[in-house]
Amino acid sequence: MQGFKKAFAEQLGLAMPSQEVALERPKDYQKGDLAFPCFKASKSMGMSPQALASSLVSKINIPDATIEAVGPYLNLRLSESIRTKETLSSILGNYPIPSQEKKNASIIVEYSSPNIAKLFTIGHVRSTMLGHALANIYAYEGYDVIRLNHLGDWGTQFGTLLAAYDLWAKDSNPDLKDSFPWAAESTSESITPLHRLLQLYIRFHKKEEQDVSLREMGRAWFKKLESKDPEARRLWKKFRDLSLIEFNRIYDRLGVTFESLEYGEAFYEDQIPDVLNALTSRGLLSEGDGGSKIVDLSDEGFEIPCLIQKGDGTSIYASRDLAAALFRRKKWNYIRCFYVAGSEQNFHFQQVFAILNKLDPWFKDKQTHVPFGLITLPEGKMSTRKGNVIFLEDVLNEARDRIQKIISIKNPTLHNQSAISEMLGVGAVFFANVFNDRNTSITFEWDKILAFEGDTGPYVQYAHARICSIFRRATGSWTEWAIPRVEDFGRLYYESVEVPKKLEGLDHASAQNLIFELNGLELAIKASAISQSPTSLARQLLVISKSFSAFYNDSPILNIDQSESIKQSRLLLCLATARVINQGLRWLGIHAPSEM
RNA sequence: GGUCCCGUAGCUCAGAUGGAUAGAGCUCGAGAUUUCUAAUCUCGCGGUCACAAGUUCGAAUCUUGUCGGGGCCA
Repeated sequence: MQGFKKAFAEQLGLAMPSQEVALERPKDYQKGDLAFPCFKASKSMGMSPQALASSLVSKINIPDATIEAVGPYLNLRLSESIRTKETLSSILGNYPIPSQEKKNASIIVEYSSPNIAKLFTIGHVRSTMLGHALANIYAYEGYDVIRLNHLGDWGTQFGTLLAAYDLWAKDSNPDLKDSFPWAAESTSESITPLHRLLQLYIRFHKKEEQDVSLREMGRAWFKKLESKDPEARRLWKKFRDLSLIEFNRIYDRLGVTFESLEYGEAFYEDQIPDVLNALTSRGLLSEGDGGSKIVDLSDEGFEIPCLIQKGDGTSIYASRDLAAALFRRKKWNYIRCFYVAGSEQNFHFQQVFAILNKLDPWFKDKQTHVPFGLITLPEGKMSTRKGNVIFLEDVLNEARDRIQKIISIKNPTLHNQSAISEMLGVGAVFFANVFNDRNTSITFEWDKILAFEGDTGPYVQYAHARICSIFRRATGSWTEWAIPRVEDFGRLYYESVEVPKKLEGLDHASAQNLIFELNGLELAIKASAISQSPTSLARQLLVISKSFSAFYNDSPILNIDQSESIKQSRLLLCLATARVINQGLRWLGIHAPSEM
């Protein structure tokens, strides 16, 4: 299709005086494979779009393609056989298409970034998987992608935690291995030390409401931590290690990886003085209330200055973000840095970016906040302190268990049921997260995130599993390339498969529609990259799966009296579809099992 | 008060850069399996794109205002 696109654009460029040729993809294949909307060009040429379209028809001549003027559009349409051959060759030749040249430029994606000593909630999954998917997409586009987890392992909440531990755990339960006498704990779940840290945290905030002096204790502990008090340090490290064990378990389960987990907020602690120096030497730092240090941003339109250091000399997350940016510049010399974080941090990032611009013009337009809407509960905002949160692990477990039940009914003889349930469960949760535009806030409902029919991850996975099932049954000389690899079907996705000259049995509507939609993936990826949102990609995968299901339903592939040639052609289309779905889901962080 | 996001079918939501007849899923109704996985497919019901002005050949999309929901602001 790339060849036709290029030829079409070139000839259009020649046929019109200095026009920008922006081609579109028609809404369905019956209109054509490529479209040139004549509106803009016709305007500057002083004619109607309809007239321009019809005048261009005779000027464009591309072998194997039909050029038609339909109202104000000039459409390029391929015959069924050319469309089929073109598409299958491009997908089956090499996939993913290695046309993406190395850009030799680094893009940083900062995502997930949970707070230490708090459990991973359903709220964190959005940043985690958005960031993961975006990183994959930019890597596909040829960038060197650096995946960073700006772990919340520093900050005033640690003062809270240390104070709480000092008050209620130090003597009674120093290793956090046993339950606290004051905490209600369900016995059915596997309670980890991290749960107990959370109990301490919640208790502290409850007591703090009645006793304000607790707040002061928290501040004092954080101050001790920042001034390198050995005991504070020891406990901090212990809590951090405990947390990382849990986080790593979740990341393994999700299949999400990072450059390193060392680049959390604490990593920048020693670099805060450099930030202060840099700000001072630029004359940006000024005194705020109570001895605090601030950067005035009124000339940038911010009524409120940005707090850099608190009155007691402790740091704040804005200063750590600044330090991180300075560090990353030195280490990676990036061209873009995406911060995948909730929309509630809009204001914070605007301020940080504004300061970076003032510090050095180098930073201009390199930082981008990729915000997303909150996941809330029907009764309101989730709050770790108040204890009304949904833990991601509970959601994943519930998803897995519900799917396990469905499998035991629908496919009781299936092997590896637990592993497949896990893949489908994570698939459902992940897909539900990218299905809506990231700006949309989501009200968490079990039955919605755990839906497995309709527009869901398992629907897409099901289409893929059905294709694999066909290949498991396929026999015959024309499937030579498939037979030895049935056990390892995945490898097929990465091996070049030659497409024969003669393709049959793919001229009907459902097959042509599927082929047309397979071609749409490239544009969907591009849209995802531009909008910094994997939604277009996920939606296109869904459209492809739907098109496949329709094709599957009305087109026998192995059955009855198909000629060998028709069988082979349809199998090739199936293989191409499986490749695209498999790869697309992989970008989203979702596995596509070969059976379900 | 300042600022950001959102308002599209009964519900949940797609509609990148303004363009071809506003689309899915769920729900509801009717059908499809001696055939490759029915977690599927086909058909139907369902719309004043919150409201009002403006920009232009053309607005769900851009601008302004109003109303309504939500986020953030040491």
